[in-house]
Formats: sequence, C-alpha cells, structure tokens
Amino acid sequence: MATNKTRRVTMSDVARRAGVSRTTVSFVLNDKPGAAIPDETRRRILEAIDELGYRPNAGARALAANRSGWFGLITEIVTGPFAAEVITGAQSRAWGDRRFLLIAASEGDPAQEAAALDQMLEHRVEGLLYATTWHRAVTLPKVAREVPTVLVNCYDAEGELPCILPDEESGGHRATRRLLDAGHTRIGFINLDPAIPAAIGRREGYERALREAGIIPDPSLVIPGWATADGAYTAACELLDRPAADRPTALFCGNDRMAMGAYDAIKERGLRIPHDVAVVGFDNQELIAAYLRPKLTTLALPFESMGTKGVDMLAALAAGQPLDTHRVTIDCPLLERSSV
Amino acid sequence: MATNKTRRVTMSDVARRAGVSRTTVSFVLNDKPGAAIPDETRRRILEAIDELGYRPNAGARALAANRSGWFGLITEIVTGPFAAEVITGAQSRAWGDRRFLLIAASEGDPAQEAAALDQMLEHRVEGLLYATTWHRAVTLPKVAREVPTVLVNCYDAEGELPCILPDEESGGHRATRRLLDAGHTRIGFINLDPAIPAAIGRREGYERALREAGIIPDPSLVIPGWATADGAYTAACELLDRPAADRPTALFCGNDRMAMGAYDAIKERGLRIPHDVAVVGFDNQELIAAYLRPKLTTLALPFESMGTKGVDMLAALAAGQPLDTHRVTIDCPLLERSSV
DNA sequence: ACACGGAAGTAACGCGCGTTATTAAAGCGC
DNA sequence: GCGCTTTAATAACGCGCGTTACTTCCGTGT
Repeated sequence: MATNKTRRVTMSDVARRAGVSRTTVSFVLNDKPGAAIPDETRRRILEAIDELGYRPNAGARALAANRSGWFGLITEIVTGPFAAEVITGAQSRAWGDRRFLLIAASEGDPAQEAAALDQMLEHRVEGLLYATTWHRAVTLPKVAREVPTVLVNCYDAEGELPCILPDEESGGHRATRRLLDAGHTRIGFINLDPAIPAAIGRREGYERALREAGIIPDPSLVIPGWATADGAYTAACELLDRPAADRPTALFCGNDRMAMGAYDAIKERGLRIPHDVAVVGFDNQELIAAYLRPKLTTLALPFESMGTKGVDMLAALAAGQPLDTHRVTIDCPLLERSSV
Repeated sequence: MATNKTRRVTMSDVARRAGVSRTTVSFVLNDKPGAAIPDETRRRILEAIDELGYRPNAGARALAANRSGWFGLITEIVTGPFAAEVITGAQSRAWGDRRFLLIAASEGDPAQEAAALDQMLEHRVEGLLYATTWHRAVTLPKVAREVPTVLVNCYDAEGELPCILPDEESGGHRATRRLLDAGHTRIGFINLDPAIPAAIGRREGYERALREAGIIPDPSLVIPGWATADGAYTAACELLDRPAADRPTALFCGNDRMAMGAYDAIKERGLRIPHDVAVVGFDNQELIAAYLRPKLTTLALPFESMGTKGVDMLAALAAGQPLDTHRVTIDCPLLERSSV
C-alpha cells in the first residue's frame, strides 16, 4: 500500500537548508543554555524553518526528552456545564506550561473509566486530574497511583490523594448572610439530600450565619427536597402556605433548578420576587440563573478555579515538589442578580 | 539533575523476561499477520507483560508506525452545552478506532485558534474537526489545509471543505407539523435573527408545513426576536395581545431560552400551557427544557450525531478514501414533553 | 544422501528528536 | 613558533517501538 502522504519536513531538512548540523538546529529551537550560536547562524536557521514550513514533531520530542507534556483529565460526563468549566480552567492553565490536556469521560462506567486510564498511561501522562460532577467521596483504581493524581470536587475515601473542594460551609454562610443583610430574619432553606457533603456543609454555614446575627436557627425552616424543580416546588409550597407570621420572607435553595421550582410556587401565590420573597440559588447554572425572571442571585461552584488549581498542583507534583496542602478548599462566590 | 522517576518497563524488558527477542514481543502485541507464534511462546510473553505491568508507549509507537492516532477538535467554547455534545459524540466514535481526541478551544480569539492549530499540527493530528456553537459560515487559516478537515455546524465560506450541518428546514417543518397535528392553525413563530442560516431554513420549513396543510402563511405571525428570554417575552406579548380571533394558539420559538420568555408572557395572561397556548422550542437545552413547567417540547440540534459523523468522515479521509458527500445534513429530532 | 520448504525467531535499521562528548577553528599571550 | 582558552559546530548514541530481511532448525520427499 503506497502512502500518499507527502513526507513532512524534519529537522534534518532544516539543517541541510541552513548549512549546519541537526544538532545546531535543535540548540536554536530549544534555546539551549550554554550553546554559543552566533546571530548570523541563528538567523539562517530560523529562515530555513520559515521557508520550509518546518514544525517540530511533538511526539518525537517527547520520546527523546522523556517528557510527554501531557496531563490527563478524567470526568464522569463531558456533557453538562460543570465538567466543561473544569476543562476550561485546566486547559487554559496547562497551556501556560505548554502542556496539553488529554480528556476522557468515564460516563459513570467503571470499564470505560479503566479504559480511559489505560490510554492515558500509555500516553505517559505526567499527571492525572479526576473530577466529579458532585461533591462526594470516590475510590480510584490502583493504577491511578502510578502517576501524580489530584481529585477535583471529590475526595479520596482512603484519604491518600490530594483534593480540591468547594467550601460549602462558607458558601452556605455567604448566601445566608446576604439575605440577612437584606433585612430578612426568617429564612427558609430548601436543602439537598441531607446525607451529602454539600448539604451538610451549607447547613452548617447557614446556621452559623444566623447565630452570628443573633437568630436561633429554626429547624422547621429547613426542608430537604428532591434536587429537582418539582421537588423544590413542593417544599416551597409547604413553607409559603404557613400562617403569615410563620412564613419565611426568603428562600435559600440547594441549586438553581430548585430555585426555579420555588419561583413557580412564589409566583402562583401572587407574591413578588424579591419584594415579598427573596431567593438565593446555588450552582450558577447560567442557562437558568441568568434567564429566570427576575434573574437569580446565586452562588457559583468554583469549577473553573478548581480546574486551574488542579493543574497548579499537578505541575508541582510532576516537578517533584511537595504539596503545601493536601486538601484545598475554594470559596463559592456570590453572583448578584435581581432576586434579593 | 537526578531523575526520580523509576524507569518504565519497556518491550525489551518483556522480551528478556520471556526469553525471546523484542521483535517477537512486538509481533504478539500487534497480532502481526503472517507471523507464526506458537501458543506456548505467546503465553510466555503475555505472562511476562502481566507480571511486569508493561504498558506500550503510545508516543514511541506512533513515531515508529508514522501514525499518530490523533484527531484534533477545535471548538469556539468548551463551556456551553453544544461543544460538550459534539465532544461526547466525537470522543466515543473515535474510541472505537482506538484513536484519541485532542481538544482545544479558540474562545473566539484568532490568535488562540492559531496557537491551538499549531499545537495540533505539531502533534501530527491525522484529521481536524472544527465546530462552532451556531450554524454559520467560517474561514479557516490556511494551515488547516495541511491535514484533512471537516467542519461541524458551520460551512466553508470558500466552499472547499466538507461540512456537517443540522437540517434546519426539516426542523422547522417538523416543529410546525407537530403543532398542526395537535389541531393548531394559527401558529406564531418567534424566530431568530432573520439573517442567519438557522432562521432562514426554519422559516422555509415552517411555511412549507403550513402550505402542505392548506394554510396560507401569515407573515404577521412571524416575529424576529432577540435571541433572549426577554426578547422573546416582548415578541410573545405582541402576539398574545391581539384580538382573540387573531391571536395564535401556538408558538414556535427560535430557541429554548426564548420559549422561557414566551412561557412568562403566557402565564402572566392567565393562559394555560398547552391547553390555551402550545409551545415548541428549539435546541433542547436540557437545563431549560426539562425543568420548565410544564416541560418543554422542543427540537434537538443533533450535536452528538454531528460529532460522530465528523469522526466518521475524518476516518475515511485519513484512510485516503474519497467522501461520498461533501455537505451532510442531519435531522433535528423532536423531543416530546408536555408543552403541546 | 540431498535439496527443499515451512515454522520460529532474530539482527538491524529507521522513525524524529535531545543530548553528551568531542573536534575544529579562532583568538591570545609569550 | 608553542601552548592554552573560548567559540562554533558536529558525530554519535539513545528514547521505545514497527518492520524488513535474514538465519536457523526441523521434518519430508526422493
């Protein structure tokens, strides 16, 4: 079978054209310190590179230098806004180090996850980022230990791997504080499944903020709901249908979809947002938060920051430097819109 | 500088362990046709691989075989649901050929796009997928011609490159047809910017469906709106505030965010969805469509299919086969929910 | 006895590049 | 002229693997 591809330009071609040896070209390309290259020679070489349209072969370079330049990123789902943000953050940060990101999705399937890991190791990734869509504990296959690994939005059940997590407690605190500052004293909290870390942390923050404001938390104002619009709708109805004196004037929702359900319950009762009832969401899902009417004030999970921080840590690990902290938490910023 | 990395296992290690030559190991690994390897020898080799935890070096293999195994995928934005779907489709399809996807985002910046392209070419991608977030014409840098390229959700202004596009016309037809089948005869159409391909194609489909049903399209029912919830809200108000005889009983919206705005206008007027006014959206943005109340019936842009089809075409091109069609269109499926 | 043909396996080259050790030339003091 | 240092550049090896051409061994037919 004849290969129809025209042979690519190699470094030897450049060398011949410039009338020097291949080694000299390599020195110029890599700015080899200690190599004395006269400007004239350098110019000739760069000129030859330009004329021939030479492009270094990254694979060959990696092989010779024994540095692949890859970092791997494994997520559960590529679809969905969260993974995309992590990718964005990691990608842009990696670029700065002239590294490339190898991205794969496990789709929640252990077999696929193992396959992805295999591929990554065959490509000699110098580090691995493992990201989940929701904050929880995970257990990685043993092979992941062959290479520096950092967990993003999840933590190691065995507690050995470094991880980066959103600061749920300060998030809950910040959201509640925002509502307190707006004058609300009875704040309903439609929480996520109370067993997961996000729900636990945020509730702690919620209660701390109340206490700091001299308010004793009223457990009846906290309702765990299904993490859907419908679930939150039901929960919101329950809170809003109480006698006026008992009714919350603000709702803190576990995520933006739930806030969406709460909006419906509020509007159905002829109440106005934020005048009669203020709402704060969580997750900052642009498609929801920015297009609800009125636009939703919400907290963002710092996925992009977590991605960049992840690459930061990997870069350190890959360089053999020790980590200062094995468990990094990142704040959830408040995004002001119009629902408070 | 001492390298602290323990040397990885190579094929020679395996060969030594199994008591054969490196060549034989290679033959076994690649199922080389024509090579006669007795079962006993094969077994010894596989055993050695297992015991040593050997993993082929993808980079070295690519170099020797002169086949990188990479396809490149350049998108405008990684964040956002569309790119993610393309990635998912392309990724899963590529996997089948034991290929990996190199993903980069241009972020709308030509410099960044060029940099990404450079990197891809340095990594010797065997093909390039270029995807946009919305259907339109693009012009690629010349370097993209160095390698087989397929456009996804966009087309070449010069008309040279093969492309994959959503079938907007049949989408508009399908949406309208669905509403006709539900008994509606006055169907409002809140369209996108009328200058873009999506708006043009869908309107053609809309009008064809009406004519096929024996209805003469009423231009006053077609309103181009800003592609936002607010814009569509305004447009919907205009349509709904007409005298009852003139008022549409169904709205076909240019995208799901716009449908969201239409919902608000409808609900404000005390009208019920779908009983008084039916709504069909476009784009199937899960976060909106599936969580609106009632859930939105909408058409999906076939991003995932376009991604897989793109890799299909690239694989053919990379293998030197000619393409049957240079311009492929893919249907936009209708997703039934509860708004019709 | 010989040639022969297939089975089993190997030596050796090349892929494109980084890097070390080495050479050749040039400058300098005497 | 001789030694010595700095500058400029190269030959040669290795990274880990695919592949081609070649060798060795053994059974078979005549």
